[in-house]
Amino acid sequence: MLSYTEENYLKAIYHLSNAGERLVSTNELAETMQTKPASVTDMAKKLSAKNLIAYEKYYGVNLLKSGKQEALQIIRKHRLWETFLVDKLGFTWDEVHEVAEQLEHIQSGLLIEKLDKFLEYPTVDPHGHPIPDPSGKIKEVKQIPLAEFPVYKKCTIRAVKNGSPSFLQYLSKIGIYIDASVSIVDKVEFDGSLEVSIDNKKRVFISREAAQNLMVTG
Amino acid sequence: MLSYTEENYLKAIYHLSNAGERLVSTNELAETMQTKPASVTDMAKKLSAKNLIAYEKYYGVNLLKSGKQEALQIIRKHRLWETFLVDKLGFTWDEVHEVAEQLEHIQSGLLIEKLDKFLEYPTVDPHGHPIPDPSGKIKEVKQIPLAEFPVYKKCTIRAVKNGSPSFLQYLSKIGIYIDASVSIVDKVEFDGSLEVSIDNKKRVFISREAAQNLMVTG
DNA sequence: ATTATTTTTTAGATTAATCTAAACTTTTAT
DNA sequence: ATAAAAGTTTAGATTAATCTAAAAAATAAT
Ligand SMILES: [Mn+2]
Ligand SMILES: [Mn+2]
Ligand SMILES: [Mn+2]
Ligand SMILES: [Mn+2]
Repeated sequence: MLSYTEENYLKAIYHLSNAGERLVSTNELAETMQTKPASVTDMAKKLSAKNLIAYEKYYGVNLLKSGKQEALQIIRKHRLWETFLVDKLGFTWDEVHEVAEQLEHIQSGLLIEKLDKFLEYPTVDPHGHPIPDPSGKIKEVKQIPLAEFPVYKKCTIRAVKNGSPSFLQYLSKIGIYIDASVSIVDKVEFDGSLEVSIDNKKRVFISREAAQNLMVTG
Repeated sequence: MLSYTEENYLKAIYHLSNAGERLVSTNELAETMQTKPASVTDMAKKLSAKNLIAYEKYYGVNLLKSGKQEALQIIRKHRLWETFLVDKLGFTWDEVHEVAEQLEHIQSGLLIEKLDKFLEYPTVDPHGHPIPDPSGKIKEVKQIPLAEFPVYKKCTIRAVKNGSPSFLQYLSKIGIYIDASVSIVDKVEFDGSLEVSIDNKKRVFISREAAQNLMVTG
């Protein structure tokens, strides 16, 4: 069985490698794990010895099949718990991540099975992120940043890319939420900022930066 | 903040000392913590240094006010989670303890507050054990073992004393549950075993041992 | 009141996760 | 191509939680 720390490393590698697509450097990993590169090297050796990651000295790490599978299970738990916290307990979407960071480590297959059922098998979490199924499979949907969507055309907010509490709070404040129907009504050439219509009811100005962190489908 | 291990020690001391009533010996504590006396001594020193317990060398430990308060908060969380698992997720009462042992360590005041509300402020857990209120207060109710209750008189099952999965499964199997209305219809002088009527519908024989672990009110 | 037994503590190791500082390798710049 | 800079690893400590074996104290038995 994996330790709390090992699980967190696998999850971080999963995200940083973009689901296993590319190598992750020691420094990158140290940054996200809020630790020192020397500690990362130690852990890289340990996870490598357990055949969870591929580690090449001086070049970086990436997930092996079993490591990826473990990471996906932790992400599944994380996102199911976030969904529970929002849908059942009335948390706001900016409050859940920190708590889910703890809950994702609870070890009980039965618990996750029953939680999934209780939530009626959700496919996305409160941030629009897909929830891996019991076998770790993720249903990918093609989404693009609002910043790259054509003007005047309607689209639906599907997910946030950056899920930081401050960004989420800002979105709530200006009235943007998952599944909102929006369209770009004006695009400022100068700085790329947008005027966005939400549900044909309300208009707000958002920065290019913000628009790049809002994922939409047509 | 307390470590996972420190929390478990405080909880164990709480239970073994009967809520702080009497001293707990090193060996006792080692037994329930599934560890060696030498380790207990180390932890006793640490918790004592943090002013959570009173520790007198060679004589034992007991909770100080702050240690008792910490223990009660952990017990509150444990019992709220057990209630959640049974009432909302459909766990059986013999499946919940192990999972609650993990969940009780999740650190989030907001989570417990919201969970409590979601469960509609329960006062007892699935085993009939009282849930401390947010300030740690427990509503004590006078209960006696079924073994000591007068024959022919009706009483209500309120709690189990021993909550081991095998005992709980046995009780389910013979039809005994929390809030069941029972009466002793026969008492065997020889071994103290009882014939019990459940809800005026069903009769079962139980050992004196079992009857001593069923707490009832008249 | 000694002696024997039981209980508890201390001393010294071990393992996981972390750190700092020094050494080493790779990458970038001249 | 060499030197400088950046990134990574190694060596050696540290802290929390644990252990075994030996020493010490308390309790029980003669
Ligand atoms: Mn999250
Ligand atoms: Mn999320
Ligand atoms: Mn329990
Ligand atoms: Mn219980």
